[in-house]
Amino acid sequence: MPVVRLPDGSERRFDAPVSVAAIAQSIGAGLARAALAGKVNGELVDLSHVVAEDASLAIVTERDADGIEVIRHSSAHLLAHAVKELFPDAQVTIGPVIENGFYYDFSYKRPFTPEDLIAIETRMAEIAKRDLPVTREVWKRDDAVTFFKGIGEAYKAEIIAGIPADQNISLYRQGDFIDLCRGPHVPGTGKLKIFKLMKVAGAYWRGDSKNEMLQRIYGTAWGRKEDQDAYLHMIEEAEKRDHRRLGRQLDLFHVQEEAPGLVFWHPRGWTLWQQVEAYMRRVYRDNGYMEIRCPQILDRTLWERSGHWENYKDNMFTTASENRDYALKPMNCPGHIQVYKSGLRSYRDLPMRYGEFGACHRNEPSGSLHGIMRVRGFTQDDGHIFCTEDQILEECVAYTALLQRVYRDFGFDSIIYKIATRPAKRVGADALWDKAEHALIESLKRSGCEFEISAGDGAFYGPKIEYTLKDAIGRPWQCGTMQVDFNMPGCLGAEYVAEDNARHVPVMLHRAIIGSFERFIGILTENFAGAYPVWLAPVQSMVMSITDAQAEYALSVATKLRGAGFRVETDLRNEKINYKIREHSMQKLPYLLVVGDKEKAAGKVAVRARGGVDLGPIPIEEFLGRLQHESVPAVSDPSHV
RNA sequence: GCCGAUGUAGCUCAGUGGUAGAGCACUCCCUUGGUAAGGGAGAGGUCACGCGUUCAAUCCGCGUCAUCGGCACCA
Repeated sequence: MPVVRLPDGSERRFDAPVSVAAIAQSIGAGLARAALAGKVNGELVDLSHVVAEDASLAIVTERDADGIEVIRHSSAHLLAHAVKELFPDAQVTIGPVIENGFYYDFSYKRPFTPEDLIAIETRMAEIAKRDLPVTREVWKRDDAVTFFKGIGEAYKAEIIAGIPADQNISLYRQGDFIDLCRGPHVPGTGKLKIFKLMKVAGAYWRGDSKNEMLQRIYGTAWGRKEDQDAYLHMIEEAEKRDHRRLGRQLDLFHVQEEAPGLVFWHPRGWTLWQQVEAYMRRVYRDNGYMEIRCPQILDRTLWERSGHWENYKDNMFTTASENRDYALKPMNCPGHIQVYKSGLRSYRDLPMRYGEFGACHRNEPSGSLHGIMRVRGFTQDDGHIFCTEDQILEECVAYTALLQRVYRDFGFDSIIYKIATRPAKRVGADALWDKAEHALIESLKRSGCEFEISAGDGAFYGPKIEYTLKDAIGRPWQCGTMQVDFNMPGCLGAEYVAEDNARHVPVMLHRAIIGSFERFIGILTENFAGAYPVWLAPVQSMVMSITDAQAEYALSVATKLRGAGFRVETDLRNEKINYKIREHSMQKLPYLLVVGDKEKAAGKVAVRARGGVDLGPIPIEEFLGRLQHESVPAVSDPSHV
């Protein structure tokens, strides 16, 4: 006699165990039609699930996030079903739900083509139209293994064989297609209406590059057509802010074949870089860091001692001269230790903070290069803090606060915190790792930050906090890092004289706020879609003459603004003002200044702000004041940075 | 690095087994025009690179490089 409690608080009493579908029917025919799954006591179940005891129940429809998830999961099965119909000798593997969609990995004798994708999508629609019931079956594990082996599904059999033997497993069947799945699924394929296959790509079996490569088909699926259209539109919009595209359009940088993974910075791009660097230099200066500069190339033996050679020699660029082997530095820390070691340090000197805009080179795998986001030559805002164990916590807390302020200044106010703990391949005693991990956890607690643990993702010499910012369209970018290192200072012989007059090894904290300049500028570009705030904009204003008669005045305006420290250019070309406005508008400059005879006579500039906002003619001094006001990072007062 | 796709003018792209085309940009001329493209003329390409097949290759085949989409990697 189950009593079912619904989300609105009402209760329904049933005389006998009853299915979720029947409960939905008892509530209303419309709801029954819309029902995709149920949520019983917080757990997602099929509509066929029978409620035998008192429970809370919600009917899941396409309006719920859970409903969309079920649709995507079932769409993955629909995809596999279609592939098996069209390519019977393809083998299925896994097909999970991902953000905005799903994918399914297949093993097949040849790669799928874009034409295959169209055929598969068409077949999916046909199968959906058949409205095949999707039914759940519970099997004994070993029976399932035998079954899948028997129908030639070796991968599926392998997956199931990995499940504990005493565990029953659930299979879902729709027509001739049957697949291992935890579920739940939609009650029939007819519920799947809004989906689209997006792309085909290679992916390793079980995510391991030592394994064979499978064919992965990505798809998107939604409850409502409008949502899918909005999603596809969002993708188009995201493409418009692609930093590679904007880098060309705004003439910021380029890359070319002769230097894969290395950036040629153009005047405007380099100006943008300079603004970021000047800001970060100030961050160093005002927060107790001493800026230094170390060599690009260092003897191989140094990298052997630091442990980098052992761990990363395949990814290091090397060179040789007169019987000596060298490597381009992939990191700045060993260099900073050399500066630290250049004198005898006392505990009174600690903490010592060094900062460098260190240019590093790493021979990244060719397939990983991506615009200026993933490159082989990059510059970090890299800092190292030498301190005692007792000072770690305070340094970490201060650093987190500093990072938050910097991100805010660049317009990012959402940060995700993760702690990456010891990896399998590492140096140093476990006791030291215990201490280091504990220090990081404690510091985030002290900072009041919510965080998650990312087990095994630490660096080989120490654990780290990973700071991930979210951009204007919600994409996460891991930029900042704070790493506690009890190992490398010892490897490279850093020490200090403590109160006890004995020599001790300092702890080293590795930290970077924006990470790689190249990548961060790429992120800024995509975040602002190229419309940088005034303080970052490579060109803050463009003075444009209407005719030759104002050329001299336009130049004098530019000179005046430049004299006040602003980045100004002039456009005196023999072109119509419409033409000039269009051109510079597309360059997304913050201000366009039109000067004609009227402005010339009045000592004014006609100001057009970005986005076609007409501010009208205003005196030069007034405009200058406006620029001054906007030429500092938005949130924090630079005097406090 | 792995799977797949792509590589034609500065940019975005057509195109063909008989050595190439558009729009924009560029140069010159006309135009001096008040808030998102004024008109005309012209110049510009070893069709990524190498080796094959062919009477003939930008096109077909193989290899290399780079880029793009994923996967793996990311100190």
